[in-house]
Amino acid sequence: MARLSKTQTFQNTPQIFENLSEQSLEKIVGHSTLHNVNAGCILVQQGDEPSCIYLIVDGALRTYRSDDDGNEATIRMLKPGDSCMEAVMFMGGPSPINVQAVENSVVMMIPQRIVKTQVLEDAQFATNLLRIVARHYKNTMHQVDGINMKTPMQRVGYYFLLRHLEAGHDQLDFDLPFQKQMIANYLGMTPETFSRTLKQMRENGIDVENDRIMLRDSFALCHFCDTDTAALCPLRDDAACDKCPMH
Amino acid sequence: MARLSKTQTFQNTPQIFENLSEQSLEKIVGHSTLHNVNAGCILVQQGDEPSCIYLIVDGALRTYRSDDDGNEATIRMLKPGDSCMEAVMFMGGPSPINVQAVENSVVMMIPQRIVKTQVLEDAQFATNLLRIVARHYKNTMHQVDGINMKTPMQRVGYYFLLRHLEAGHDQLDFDLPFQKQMIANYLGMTPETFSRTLKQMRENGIDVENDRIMLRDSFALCHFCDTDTAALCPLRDDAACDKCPMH
DNA sequence: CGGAGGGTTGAGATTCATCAACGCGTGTGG
DNA sequence: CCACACGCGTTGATGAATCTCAACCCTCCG
Repeated sequence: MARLSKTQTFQNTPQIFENLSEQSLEKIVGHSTLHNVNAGCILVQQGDEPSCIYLIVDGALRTYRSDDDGNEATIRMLKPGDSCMEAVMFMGGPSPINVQAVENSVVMMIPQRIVKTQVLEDAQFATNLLRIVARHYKNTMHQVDGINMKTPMQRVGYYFLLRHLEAGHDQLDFDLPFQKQMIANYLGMTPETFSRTLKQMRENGIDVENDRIMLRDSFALCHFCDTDTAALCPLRDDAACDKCPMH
Repeated sequence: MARLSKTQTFQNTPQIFENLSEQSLEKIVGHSTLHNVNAGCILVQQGDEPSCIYLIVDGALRTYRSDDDGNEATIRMLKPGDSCMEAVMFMGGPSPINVQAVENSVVMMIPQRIVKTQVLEDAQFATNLLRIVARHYKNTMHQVDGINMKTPMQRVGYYFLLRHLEAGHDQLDFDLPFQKQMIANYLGMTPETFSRTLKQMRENGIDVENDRIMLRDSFALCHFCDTDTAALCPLRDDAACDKCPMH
């Protein structure tokens, strides 16, 4: 546990801090604390009252729901710069999710009290939270969409597409950012099905070797795109991409 | 299309207007318009740029995702007082969802321009939006949870539980608020499976007759509860409910 | 060297979607 | 007023897809 004065720890400014005034940022960070957590550590359990926002400085977290039988449904997988529990604070009532460190991690905890007062004082902060929660919501809608009407193949393809766009359209290779079993669960399938699906992808111009994904060309994932994701694609107007839902 | 001066049209204040100052409310409503839309009418399509928030005055809407093959995944089902597209506005980019009237409806349209300026000027309005979006997010997480790890029976049970809590714990009877096929799709199953599941519920103390659900006792749905939902239950501390996850 | 955890592969079981037919209520047009 | 079509919901038979269970490999680490 340690006090923070600056946020220079991050490569890029976390979304939650974007465009904040000096004072606002100082106030938030000044009241927050840094913690080391071990892999496997449960930070929040379903039913707990939310107490703070967790901002990942280093490592990885996941949020998920679980039932009595030990089944789990992964909702989000987080990397440095990502935060969680912002939404839960505004849901009212106890947390519907668990939060767990999946690697040894460093997290910054922003107390609920500070968040709630700051939201009413700083419209920019409120807007940041709104954008963040809206984005989470969007991702979760895509999850529902995928589980309801896509084949495992399409789900994996769409997941790859997002990672590819994230890495940059010119990057034909990228790594899976999380453990396969976790991604599988996030995509609503068993590790076995995920593994088998990865094999099938080779027949579609996508080579998988351990955690490395290698695309044969930049259009390999276009089958898996949809109208709202196409807006993110730098090649969206490239006629060469005949699979693009935009044309 | 008509101008609005007051919002007395609603039974209860819609969440989006809660605790707003007179001026704020006046500004928002003053720039909004009322529209009649026919059942089946598509208000927004996936890929469209969001243009306004839709607040239902009368009738019913749904939001859903669809693919080229005509498959659909219902995300939300809305009644008077509910609103949609607030979240989409803050996602950035085109809409990931369709919005459709499922009955002849009256909707109030609040232009995006007004919303975006008002959010920066009125922290209460921003907080309202935050709460609304957070709530949507929570519901969608439950959807993922249900589809991933619950049987059709459990999904229907949980849906009934929510409707029951909504109607009041003393109300043992309530009606399905939407068409069965729509609820089925929302729950991630086919109408056939939904129908078969309803029959099975009779063997669990829950009688279904057309759209009417009749519980034999107030604990009939407790099997389907979970830790975060139990917080809403007025009987949560009642020892008679031995199924309650709280004890 | 041995154990643990993650990942892969295979065989079998189960469950839900699919397809098809039918009943029923409603609205419409002759 | 009747005939008919249409939409919604139900029921039954079938099949396919994914989960489950089991064994195995590999790497990492004590």
